[in-house]
Amino acid sequence: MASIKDVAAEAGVSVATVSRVLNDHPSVSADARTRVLAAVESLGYRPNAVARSLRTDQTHTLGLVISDVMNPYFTELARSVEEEARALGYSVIIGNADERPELQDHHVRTLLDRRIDGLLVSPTDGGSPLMLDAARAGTPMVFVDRWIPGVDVPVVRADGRAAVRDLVAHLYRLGHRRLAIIAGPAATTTGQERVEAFREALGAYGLGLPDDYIGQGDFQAESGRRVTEGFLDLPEPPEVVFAADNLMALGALDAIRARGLSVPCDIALAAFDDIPWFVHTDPPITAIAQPTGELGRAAVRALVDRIEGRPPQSVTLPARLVARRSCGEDRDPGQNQTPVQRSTS
Amino acid sequence: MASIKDVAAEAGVSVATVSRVLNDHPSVSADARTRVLAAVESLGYRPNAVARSLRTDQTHTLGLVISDVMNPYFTELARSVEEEARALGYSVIIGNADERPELQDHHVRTLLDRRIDGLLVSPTDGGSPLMLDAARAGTPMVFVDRWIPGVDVPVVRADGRAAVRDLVAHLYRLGHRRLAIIAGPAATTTGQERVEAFREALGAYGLGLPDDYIGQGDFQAESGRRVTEGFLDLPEPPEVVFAADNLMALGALDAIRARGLSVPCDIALAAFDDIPWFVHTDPPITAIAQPTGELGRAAVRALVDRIEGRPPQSVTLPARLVARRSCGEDRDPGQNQTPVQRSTS
DNA sequence: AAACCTCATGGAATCGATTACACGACTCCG
DNA sequence: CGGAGTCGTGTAATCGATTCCATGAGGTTT
Repeated sequence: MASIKDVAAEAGVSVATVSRVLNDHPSVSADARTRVLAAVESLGYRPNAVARSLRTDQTHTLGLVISDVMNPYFTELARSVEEEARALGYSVIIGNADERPELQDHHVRTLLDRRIDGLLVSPTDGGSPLMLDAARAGTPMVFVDRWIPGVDVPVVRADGRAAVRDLVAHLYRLGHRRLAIIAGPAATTTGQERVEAFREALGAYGLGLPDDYIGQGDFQAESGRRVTEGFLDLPEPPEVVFAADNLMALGALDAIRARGLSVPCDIALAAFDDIPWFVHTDPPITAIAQPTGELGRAAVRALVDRIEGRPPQSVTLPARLVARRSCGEDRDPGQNQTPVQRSTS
Repeated sequence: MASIKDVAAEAGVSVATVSRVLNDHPSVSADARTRVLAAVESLGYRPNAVARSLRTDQTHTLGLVISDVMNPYFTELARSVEEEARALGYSVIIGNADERPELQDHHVRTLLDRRIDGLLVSPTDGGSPLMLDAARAGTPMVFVDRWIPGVDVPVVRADGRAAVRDLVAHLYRLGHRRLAIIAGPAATTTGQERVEAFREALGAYGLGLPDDYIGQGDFQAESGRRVTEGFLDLPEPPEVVFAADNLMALGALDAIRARGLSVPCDIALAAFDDIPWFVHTDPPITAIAQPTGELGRAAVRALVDRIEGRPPQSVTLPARLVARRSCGEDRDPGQNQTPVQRSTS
């Protein structure tokens, strides 16, 4: 592969001049510029990003460490992150932590070794020393979706409290009184918050959230199935199961189906995180939709602000309820019953 | 950030010795080794991968250029690729081409600029000069899922012919005679092959595939919707719609639902590419399942073989039919009716 | 005891870029 | 006409690693 020296030789100038042309530095003669560009063309020269990075100490690369790529929510997040980053001149390296702290650490470590310019993280757990050290050491970092309390890192996330209140109101209106939740890992902020918001919303209607009705999941389908089976085995099973993410809702649906029960007649189901498939499940599933694309873009903007020396800002966007049929028919005309089809293109 | 010089100074040795310890070169005294490791520890030193790559001309990174990350099939492929690569000591940079040739080119270009060790591509189109040049110039490359004919690059893919024959047999047995297909882009091998296999299988039953029954899609949900609407507007609409990928099937389901028609009573639906959600749609969708994880792993192995100087091998694995209810009830007991739930974890 | 290995180590070149600095050729202006 | 400024260019240092080569210490063989 041709290097800058080859180009310099071919054009009959020094490497410095070639470099100047390539980085369009002002003081280069038109003549030299033409000859260099011709040489670049004829040799098919492309600058070596590795060498450039070593010298400039910039890789123009962002790291994105995500909890679980197979979760459509995160897939969409990753997509929007890559898009915005590309628009701003950055590439993205995605690391899939698969909800495993040690994998998360592995990715953070390799990304730092590669000297990425900044890190976007959706932490799987309370935060490894590695990550906290990196943040303290000055690595530009932004938390997205989930975050770690007590660390001075901007957070870009959705606030689901209002939407959860809307959901509980919706369920209450439909006559449901015994509501259960499949929670996410307590080590994640989203895991905690969704339970908290749910409990709070129930409280407003004088309803409690007994321990039996809080199942511990891990944001994976299998845990949704397991927890739901536990609910169904209870002497007094809940009338509604609210899954704290879409994969656990899928698992719950499996478990309910396996018992020969039907949604929403026998039991109602709702989920946090809306995805295109929820429109087509049997029945369509009521969900709380996050502005996923906007979150990804805002996170990148915050990170790039930080990298380029501008003050980064935390961002919190509202989530909203999308009512479908999985909780029963809603006769209140004010409620949004039209399935909201989000683009998958 | 500490460099190898700092470590050398701290340990009281030369940088050469530090490098030897880090790459466990045999001739280093136990004493020096201890001192170096202590210095590494105390400084929190991590080797700069950028500098290392510049010197060794190896990045231990693979590029994966994928047609569409939002398609669950490719998401799963990406995941298995990353897993296998990690096991072999490589990182993966994913580029999402979004079925757009110019984006694909963008990613190939940046990946080559970054001097990745090898490239895994699922080409969006017939192949840009850029990619073909890179292959000819000796960049280790492997095609996965889709490929470009006439290029000397190993191909790892699934062969759906037998499964398509099984599907047509299944449909024929259920009494369907007017079968239509939503094809993928003609520029992709999978787009062409699936139509060909379908036509061939129909031929075996004395059925034809009229032009009216071939809709041109682009592997995106929206095109599935559009094409299906066209089918439904025909004077004699088909009895079955076979979508060449899962997203177009989703679009087809939308279109059918929008007309107030029901699957499978009014029209049957089948898809290429099985995904976990197909078990839960209304009705569950009959699909042709690819051994996605195995494909990803095989592709990485082939690429790494090529990179490390071993002869790479093309791999073709069989796909298989997973019959569900979207084509009607099958009374043949030999047919697999159990929904196959693939793990989403 | 001389010759010869082996081993641990350091010095310095190298990878391919960027960029500070020096320098010569011009132009401009008093 | 001469000093100052501008412009285009080249030389060489630099980034952080790896690795070839030289060197000297110590041990073995004859």
